[in-house]
Amino acid sequence: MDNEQTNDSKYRERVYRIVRQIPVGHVMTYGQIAEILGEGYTPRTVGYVMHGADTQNVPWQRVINSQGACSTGKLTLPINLQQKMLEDEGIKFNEKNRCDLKTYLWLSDGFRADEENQPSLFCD
DNA sequence: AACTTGACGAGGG
DNA sequence: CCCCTCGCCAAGT
Repeated sequence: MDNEQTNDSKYRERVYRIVRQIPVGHVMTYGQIAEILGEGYTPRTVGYVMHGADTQNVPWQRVINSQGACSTGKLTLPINLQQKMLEDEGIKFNEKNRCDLKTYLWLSDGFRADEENQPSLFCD
């Protein structure tokens, strides 16, 4: 069997593994996820990975930018689909389409990014 | 192999 | 608070 596919997607899997831990009604930012994963990851690459996310198996809508807004820009998807989905989860957005990260940001106290590489960087 | 493109983010003005 | 610039790094051309 070709496990090359598995190997290639490992980079992305680390991101998805975290995203799947975000509870309904909460969000994480691209930068936050990049910081947790550490070397090799940046907010931009996390965004790139999320762009290719399997929308069926990953709660992609729960990853937003550091301003508390949806960065979906010009996707093939409707511009406000992400925000709408989050509103359905109970998240409130203001007139500038931004939500309060103080309220909704998930601090990921107990997540496991990778069993062999446990991050030591938590928000105390 | 070189250059461009992003679902980003911090910092300066 | 808004706008611009630059750094970041995987992927696509």
